[in-house]
Amino acid sequence: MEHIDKLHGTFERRIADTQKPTVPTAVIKRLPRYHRYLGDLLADGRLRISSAELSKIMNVTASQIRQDLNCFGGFGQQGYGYNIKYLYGKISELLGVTQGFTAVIVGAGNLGKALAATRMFGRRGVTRLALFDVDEKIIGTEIYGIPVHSVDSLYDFCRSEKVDIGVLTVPKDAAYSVAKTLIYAGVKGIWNFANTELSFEDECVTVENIHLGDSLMTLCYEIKSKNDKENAEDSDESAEVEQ
Amino acid sequence: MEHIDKLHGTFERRIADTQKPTVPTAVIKRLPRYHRYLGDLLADGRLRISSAELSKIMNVTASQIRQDLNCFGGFGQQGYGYNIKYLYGKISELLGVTQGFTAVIVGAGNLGKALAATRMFGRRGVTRLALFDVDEKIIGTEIYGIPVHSVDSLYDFCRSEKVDIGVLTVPKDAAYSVAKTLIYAGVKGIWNFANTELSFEDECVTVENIHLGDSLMTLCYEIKSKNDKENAEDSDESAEVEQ
DNA sequence: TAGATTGTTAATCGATTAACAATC
DNA sequence: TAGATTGTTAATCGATTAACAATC
Repeated sequence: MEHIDKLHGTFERRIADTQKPTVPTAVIKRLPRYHRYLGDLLADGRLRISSAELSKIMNVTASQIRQDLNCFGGFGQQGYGYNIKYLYGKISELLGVTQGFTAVIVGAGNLGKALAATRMFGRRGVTRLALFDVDEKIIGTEIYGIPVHSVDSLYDFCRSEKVDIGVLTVPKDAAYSVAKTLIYAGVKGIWNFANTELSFEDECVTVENIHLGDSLMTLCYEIKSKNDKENAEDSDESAEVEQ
Repeated sequence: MEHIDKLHGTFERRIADTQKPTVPTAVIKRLPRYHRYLGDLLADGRLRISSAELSKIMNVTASQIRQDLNCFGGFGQQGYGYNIKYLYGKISELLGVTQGFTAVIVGAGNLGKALAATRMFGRRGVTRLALFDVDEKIIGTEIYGIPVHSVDSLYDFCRSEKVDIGVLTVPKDAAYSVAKTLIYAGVKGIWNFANTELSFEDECVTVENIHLGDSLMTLCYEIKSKNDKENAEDSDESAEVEQ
């Protein structure tokens, strides 16, 4: 474990030295994927892994893995590879898993309920404190153990509970005003499932817009272009036959 | 409308000329977003738009819009801009909205139900034919007007109905075998919400993996790094005060 | 020590932006 | 015709990959 402490020292120094780490966005978006795979390896009881082996498992280049991880300092050790537990811990830290973030879900429709049911939050260190809705019939009840409050109490709740994240599963029309309320109440991040793109440039809030429809369309594009290609090949063949 | 027909002709020619259009993946992933914004403009009754105006609305560069759209041939007209209805129609075609794709949802849990309820599919020309589940209690019922069948009949159903898309909202462990069944039954695309990365390199199926957890983690990263930066600035200030 | 594997620099590739000639 | 705006080329920027010296 000696080398781990040395590495730890190296890491702390780098962060301090380079005022701005300026991690490429491409790298940031890959971090959760590393986190997932390393979590699986850890669960399998693996102790160490080389960038070469991880590259095979994850289907990326070893070069990219080393380049990516080095954005945050030296997590590995020459001749040894990466200590999985240590690396997993470091990436967890980077991703804020250890920060104990709190969240509220606004909108207890089908998607809100699905998000109340999933273990996705807990696994990532995020605690869901409450659901909020306008429906009197469910206000005061619990959904999968999470209390449902009136959306009227959203502002006060977020203020007093110092909520970090607001999950928006409200109808499109309500999205902007709910988002504003969340921001005024001090929420730091908005996970937006409403079918609209929210952006608050100068406000100190981060918005992550989810557009599942866009993903479905991309899939349709791929299917269609594959179909088109096959049809083109087929007509090529029949043309040959005719000649 | 004269120019539109001319443009149409140009488009057809280009596709024919350049055997392989090789559209950059970055462009493909932006197509659904163009489709959304153009749909909104069309709903607003707008007839034409310039790349400059669209760039302001969409918060991208006009250059990128022109470059992107030109991958598929000339959709615009010099001095005029783009005819919104025509452009929307062309992008709809590219995305397969006009293909009448069919889909089944496998797994009628919370997420499966949410996907049964949403209008996302219909808007994009995709018809959901059925839900499939293992739960005897719901087999034979309807969820939001979509019939629920036993997963045992999945293969036969997909074969006989020529299903294009399989939506996977099953537990992680079941994902691979269900996916295999779908592929053998001739499904062309898999929209995978199971928390695992499916890939079938040589099979003629396209997989779109959804990892909502990764998106949540990215949001957490942003919140954390913003927090860190603020704290760093605060300590800078206090340091100055101390001096 | 010898072998393994990282960290890091340099080369390549792809994607974005700027600029402007073509043209409606 | 003059003004507007595209289509397209060239320049820039960022991200990926290759290669290898550093070092465990």
